[in-house]
Amino acid sequence: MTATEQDQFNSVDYNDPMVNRILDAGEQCIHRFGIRRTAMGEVARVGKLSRGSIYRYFADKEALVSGVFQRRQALYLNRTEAALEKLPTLVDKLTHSVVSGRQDMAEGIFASLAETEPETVAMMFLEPSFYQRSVSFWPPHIELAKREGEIGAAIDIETATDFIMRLAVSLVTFPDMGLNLKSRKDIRRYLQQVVSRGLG
Amino acid sequence: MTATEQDQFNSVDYNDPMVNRILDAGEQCIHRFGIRRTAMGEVARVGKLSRGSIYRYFADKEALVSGVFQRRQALYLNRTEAALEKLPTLVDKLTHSVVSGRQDMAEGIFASLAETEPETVAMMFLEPSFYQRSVSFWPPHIELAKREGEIGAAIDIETATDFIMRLAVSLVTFPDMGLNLKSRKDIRRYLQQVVSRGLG
DNA sequence: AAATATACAAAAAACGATTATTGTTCATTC
DNA sequence: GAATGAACAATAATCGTTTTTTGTATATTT
Repeated sequence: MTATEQDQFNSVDYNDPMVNRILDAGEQCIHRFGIRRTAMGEVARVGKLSRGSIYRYFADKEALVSGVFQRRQALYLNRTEAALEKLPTLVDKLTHSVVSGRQDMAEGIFASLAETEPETVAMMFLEPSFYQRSVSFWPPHIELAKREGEIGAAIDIETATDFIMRLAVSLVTFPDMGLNLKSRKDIRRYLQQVVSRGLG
Repeated sequence: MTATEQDQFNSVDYNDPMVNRILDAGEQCIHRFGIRRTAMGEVARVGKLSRGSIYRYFADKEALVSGVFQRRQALYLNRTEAALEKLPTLVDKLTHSVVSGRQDMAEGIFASLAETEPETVAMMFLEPSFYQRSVSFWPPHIELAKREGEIGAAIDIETATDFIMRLAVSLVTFPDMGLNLKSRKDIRRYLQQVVSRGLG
């Protein structure tokens, strides 16, 4: 078995128009009916392609579903990455991630799924792999903040990444944990404090 | 309606032996069969009391179930409170909370429920009220740390409480967020860093 | 070479009938 | 006065059956 064959279902090629047609149709169906009530035949009908083609690109329904969400996440990370480049500080970047993360949860496929299958959304949120995919996202920004002197030179990248991700995940998943951080301004002030000085 | 009648199902009296017999039986059933497969009749049988008595103390099955978990949480908070008194610093206290929180999740009613009804556990974890009950737990410890000079005098209690709780919840719920904080020593070092200095 | 269409057994969902559980009431017992 | 036990309609779970969907294979089309 070659490396390409081995990876055929693991890494999805977002340049392949067929892949995107399938994912588009899949996302549309999940958005409208939820995961449980989405049949592969319906995805095929919506995407105007054959059921067989779907199985050529995705091992099974679970792979398709996870493909839909992974593409969403990749899209979020790409959009965020682009936006972060224009922001001066790590705190600004983190603030932006939290605000746009909340937006995504409130309006897209997550919001509709949360209504029809809240348990599924809850399971996804607690799935470690859901966050692990973002672990490689932050280090470059942290290194930059380190060079610029925004954060301490002694901090190791792994610790900083872990901390930043915990803050982001926590603030997106639990908007109110005693404090009610609603506005971008409030979120930024809070993050400025805890990131740069902790409680010290 | 008097205040007592009004509160009869809201606040549970843990001194009432009947209440505890019901909660004991309920917890035992949930532990063995899960929530869905636990019938009120079975709880009555296990607790050696009548079904009617249960409904005298708990409005419905949902109230009983939430009563079981609230008692567990109260127990956890009481045990933790006692343990924290002996610990010198806020960081030590937080470390202890995380370690014992993880233990509770790994062995008690949560662990068994996670096997039979993972979606239910996931939903509970994401339920804001699950954490809101602990909001009043931390402020005294934070005020003390402030007086002792462990944390800054300028920090307001609400911000510090929010931050401490986010760290605790995050570290219990997601053991590994890039960094794999396993031992008490590792957890303590991590918390020492982020609580006292953030990334500065 | 990739997409389609069809066929197929195995697995899962939908359905309707049956049984169990819930939540309430009230007379009886402790 | 509180706990019990029995009765009850309404609701929810279970069960066996039917129907749909899944995942695979293969011949056919683009």
